[in-house]
Amino acid sequence: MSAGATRQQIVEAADELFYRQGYAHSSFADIAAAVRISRGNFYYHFKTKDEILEAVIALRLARTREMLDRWEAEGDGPAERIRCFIRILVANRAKILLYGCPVGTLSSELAKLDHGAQAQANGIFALFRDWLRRQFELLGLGAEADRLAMSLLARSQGVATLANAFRDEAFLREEVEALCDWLDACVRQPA
Amino acid sequence: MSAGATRQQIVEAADELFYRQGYAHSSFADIAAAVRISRGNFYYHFKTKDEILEAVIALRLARTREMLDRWEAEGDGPAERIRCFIRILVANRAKILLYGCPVGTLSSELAKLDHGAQAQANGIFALFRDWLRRQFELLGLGAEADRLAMSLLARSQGVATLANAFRDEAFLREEVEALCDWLDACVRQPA
DNA sequence: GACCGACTAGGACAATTGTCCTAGGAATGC
DNA sequence: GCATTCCTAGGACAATTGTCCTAGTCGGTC
Repeated sequence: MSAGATRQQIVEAADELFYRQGYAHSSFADIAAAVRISRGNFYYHFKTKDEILEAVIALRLARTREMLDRWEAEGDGPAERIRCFIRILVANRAKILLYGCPVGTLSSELAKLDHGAQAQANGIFALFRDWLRRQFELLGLGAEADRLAMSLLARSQGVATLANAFRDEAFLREEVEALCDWLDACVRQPA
Repeated sequence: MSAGATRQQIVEAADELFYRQGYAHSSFADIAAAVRISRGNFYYHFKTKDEILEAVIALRLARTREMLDRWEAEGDGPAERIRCFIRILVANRAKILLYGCPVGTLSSELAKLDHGAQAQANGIFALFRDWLRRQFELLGLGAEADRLAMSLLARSQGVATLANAFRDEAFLREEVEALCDWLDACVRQPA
């Protein structure tokens, strides 16, 4: 198998494991078993565990960017695009109920580990924040755009955390509805 | 030293470490060093690491209950009591910026570890939820009380997560203001 | 067919983990 | 002043961790 393919398999397996089990709790052995590769063979592709984390974060950054670009290219207006963001919660509800939000939980974990990759991981949050801010600006809410973006991010995070804790899909759906209503209210009466 | 005192020292040190570093990343050695006790001596007080976790959760449950009872005994109305809850974010801002919300981060971590103590840890969330629901009921919002309680919990969680990720105290304060405004709106116009 | 690079397997390594044992000191009851 | 129970120290234990080395296989190039 080509090195690139194996490397990508490792990163994708690590991505999934870091999400499901957390970074600290996912060992080289776990990832190796998932990719069906000898543990020692890792060292050829990644010299340290931190390198794998960096690759996973880079993958998530790229995928997030791609998703946001796709939404922006689809021709809908900014309000509909923001609704796309809100609906991530519903689209990924099964995993969120089990493992929470991948962005928020990684960020929390790295903060506790005081890990050097915190800034990179928070880059995913920053990506969403900037994208949402731009959408709110397009809605003519320039002065409040960043505040609204952060509020929306925070509420999404909270919904994921609580839905995960209580394993409550109905709550998740209700809050998504409430967020859509909130968005409509924002559009109708620019504060 | 009496066994009770040592035990309590262990639990309190573990409480702090679990908050700052996470459960999985806090070793017996870490806690032992914090209490200045030999590692082996632990086994006399706690047979397993899970037992320490249970004791820590029990401590947090007791302290939370005590806090909620205190607020209820202080003679203010339910709206002011809910504001007390919202202001936890400001009161604990320094630690929240560094380590996030102790309740939410523990819950997320245990969910990822698929740990048996998940239910107990989520009991802290349940405590807040039931208490908030009662306050909203007292405000005459009976039909919506539980939904409002969950929404408020979720928004607090989100604020803690984002404030932690971006180390942004100003954001935390703004959102607390916004939550207080939201509460006022709830009281004024019962949905 | 010889050669060289990319790639892999398997295991060695020290360090750390949670767990557990044993021996001794401190405190209390008689 | 003795005995019993409570508490503690220090280390042994196997298992697991991240890291690293070495010997090899495989595919392609002269």
